[in-house]
Amino acid sequence: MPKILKLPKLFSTMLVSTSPFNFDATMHKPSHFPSSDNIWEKGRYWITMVWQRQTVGLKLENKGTVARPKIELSVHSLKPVNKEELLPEIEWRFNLKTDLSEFYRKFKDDKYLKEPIKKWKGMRPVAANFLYETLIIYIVLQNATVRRTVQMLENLFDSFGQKVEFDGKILSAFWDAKKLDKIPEQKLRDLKLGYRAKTIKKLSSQFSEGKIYELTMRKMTKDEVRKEALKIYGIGPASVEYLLFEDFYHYDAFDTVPPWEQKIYSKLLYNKKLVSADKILRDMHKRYGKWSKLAIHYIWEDLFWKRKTRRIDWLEKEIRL
DNA sequence: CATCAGGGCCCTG
DNA sequence: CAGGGCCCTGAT
Repeated sequence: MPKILKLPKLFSTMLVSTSPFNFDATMHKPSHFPSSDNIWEKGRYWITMVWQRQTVGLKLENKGTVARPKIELSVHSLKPVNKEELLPEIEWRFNLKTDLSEFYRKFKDDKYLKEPIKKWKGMRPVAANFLYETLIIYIVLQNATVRRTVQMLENLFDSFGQKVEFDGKILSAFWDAKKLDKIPEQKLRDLKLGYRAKTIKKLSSQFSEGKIYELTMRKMTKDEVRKEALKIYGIGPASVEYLLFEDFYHYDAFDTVPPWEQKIYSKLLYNKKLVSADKILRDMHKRYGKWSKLAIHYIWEDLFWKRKTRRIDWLEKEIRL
C-alpha cells in the first residue's frame, strides 16, 4: 500500500459562476460509477488533481443558491501553486462560464424536460479530470460491468496513483502518463485489465510523447475534436460520444446510443421495449436541435437521481452491476 | 460444470 | 464493411 500524503491547505477563494448554477447536480452525476478520486456530499465536493506535476486536493463548497451561485474553493498542496494559472482551469473543469438560458427558455414546458428542468435547473456537464484521466476511465468502461470497471480503476490507483489526505478525506489521485508508458504490459494484465492493458499503455505513451493537446482541443469544433479523438488508440465512437459532451461541452453531440442506454430510452421516452437507435437519435435531434445531448443529459440524470431514493425495477435490470 | 454475451475496439480479409 | 478475437465476470 502506498503511503498517504497529507496535503495542507494553501488558500481558499470564491469562484464566480454564471446563473443558474445547481451545485449538487453539477458536481455529482448519479449515473456515473464511484471512483476514489472524488467524494460528494450535499453542498460539498472533494476531488484530487495532478497539476503541474504535483498532487493537489480541491474542495468546493456551495455558499450560494441556484439563482445566486457562490462557490468556495480551497486548494490543498505540499508545494505552492500558481493561483492565476490554476483558477481558469478550475473554471473550465466545472464549466462555470456556460450560458444555458436559451435551453431553459425553450424547453421549460417540454413534455420530457419540464420536470428535470424544474428539479435540476443549473446542472451542467463537468470535465472533472484531465483528458488523459478521462480516457483511462472510458477504457475501463469498455465491455465491462460496473463492478469490474470499479475494480480495474481502483487497481490502477493502488499501483500507480497517490493516496492523499486533506480536509479529513482520503482520496486517490491519478498518475503521470509517463509512469505507465514504461510499465511492462504483463504488469497491467496482472491488475485484471485484460486486453485493455495494451490500450492503456499505448494511450499513456501517446500522452507522454505530447501527441495530444487537450488545450487545443478545447478550442476546436465538434467535428475536429471527434477526428482528433478517434486517432487515439483504443478510443472509438462510443467513447467519443461521452467525450464530446462531458469533456468538451458540445451540447449537440448526440450521435451514438449504446445498447444498454437504448433500452432505457426506449422505456423512458416511448414506453416500449426496444426502439431503434436511429429513431431515438432522429426524434431527439428534431425535438431539441442544438441542445439534444444536453436535453438527454437532463432526462438521464433525473432518472438516476430518482433511483437514489426509490427502487425502479425495470431500470435495475438494465444496469449491469 | 460449460458456455456465452457483454456499458467496444482493432484488425483482418 | 462484416465479423472474429480479446480479458474477465456473472448469468444461465
